[in-house]
This record gives sequence, C-alpha cells and structure tokens, in this order.
Amino acid sequence: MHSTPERLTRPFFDRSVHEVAPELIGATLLVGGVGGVIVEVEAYHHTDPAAHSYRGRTDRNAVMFGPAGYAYVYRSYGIHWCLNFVCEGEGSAAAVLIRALQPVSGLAAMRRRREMSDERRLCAGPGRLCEALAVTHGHNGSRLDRPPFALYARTEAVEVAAGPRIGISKAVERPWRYGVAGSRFLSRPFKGRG
DNA sequence: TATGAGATCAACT
DNA sequence: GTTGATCTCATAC
Repeated sequence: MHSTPERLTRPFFDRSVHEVAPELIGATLLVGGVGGVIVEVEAYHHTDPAAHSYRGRTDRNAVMFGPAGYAYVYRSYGIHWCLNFVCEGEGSAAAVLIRALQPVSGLAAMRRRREMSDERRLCAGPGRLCEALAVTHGHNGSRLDRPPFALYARTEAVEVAAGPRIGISKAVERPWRYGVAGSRFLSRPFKGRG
C-alpha cells in the first residue's frame, strides 16, 4: 500500500464549481463501499440556463440552494436517478453532476443491480451510475462526508479534458463537461483527442 | 456506427 | 399539457 488517500470533506466543495468539477476527476466515490474512480462530471450554476437552479428555488432543487458538500439527487426523464454534489456556499445553487465512474469496488453488487457484466457500461452515464451504486431519492440531502458516502481525493495527476455538456438544450456551447480523455469508461468520448 | 422511439413521472407553464 | 442534466432496444446502413 502507498499513502492513505485524503478524504474529501465539506471545505473541498465550498469553492467555485468550476474549480471543484475538474478536481473531482480521478477522485474515488463509494456509496456503501461500492463505486470507483470518477472519470466524467459536469458543472452547473444558478446563472446557467441549463441548470435546475436557474429559475430559482423549488421543492425539487432545494438542496442545491443549501450548503456545499451535500448530495442532490433528482429523477431524470421519469425513470433514472442522477447524482450531484452541491458546491460553493449557501444560496449559490451550484452543483457537479457525476456522470461516469471506472468501477473498482463492489463489482459483483454493481453487476447484480445493473443486470449486466460489461464493466465499461456499468457506470457510464448518470442514470447507470446511480443504478449501479443504488443511489435513489432517499440520498437527496445527504452529507457527502458521512456514510454511506465516501469520497477520496485523487492520488495521481490526471489530464482533464473539457467539452460541451450532454443532453441539454440551453447553453449548449459552455464547455463545462470534464473527464479523463480517452478513458474507456466515459458515457461518451471527448471530441478532439481521445 | 448511427439514428429513432418508447419508457414513465415530477416539475413547470 | 409539455418538457426534460437519460437509457435501452430496435432498426438501418
């Protein structure tokens, strides 16, 4: 074993979402001991027309308006769950959408929940990731530095690619998607190099 | 490899 | 009544 990875706590998230998002690439996310290395995220901010918080606080997005370091979970297209990490200070309504993991821990549990064995697609996409890690609305508003969540800073430098976000119809041009260029575990490749 | 439809529901207009 | 920060399966090349 090498050095013990640094555990990410609330101060880590209490910064600009555009600082936090790229730094999450390469970090390790576990939910109940199941998870892996974050390889793809997207940043959202309340000044951003594509963000849920853009039109102000509602019952659904209330967690985004709270303090940093909490999980914001919402239902997407009536079917999937999507996991976000709330960033910046209270009222800033910024969050990072976790889009893809490289599976590392709890492969058997993930395969059982996803009913598939293909490691590349176990967590390649926000909906898939939540299914593999058993993240549901019940995790909405949970602290990220308390069980079942566990987050660890990356231990090695990674080259972070940026590009346009996926699946949105507003502010499409903002390059607020970050990830490991060329990773086999992305929901979709980054344009340019790969 | 690419494109398209269906699934399914809560928020929002 | 319409719209998604999506995924899967089917069909077409």
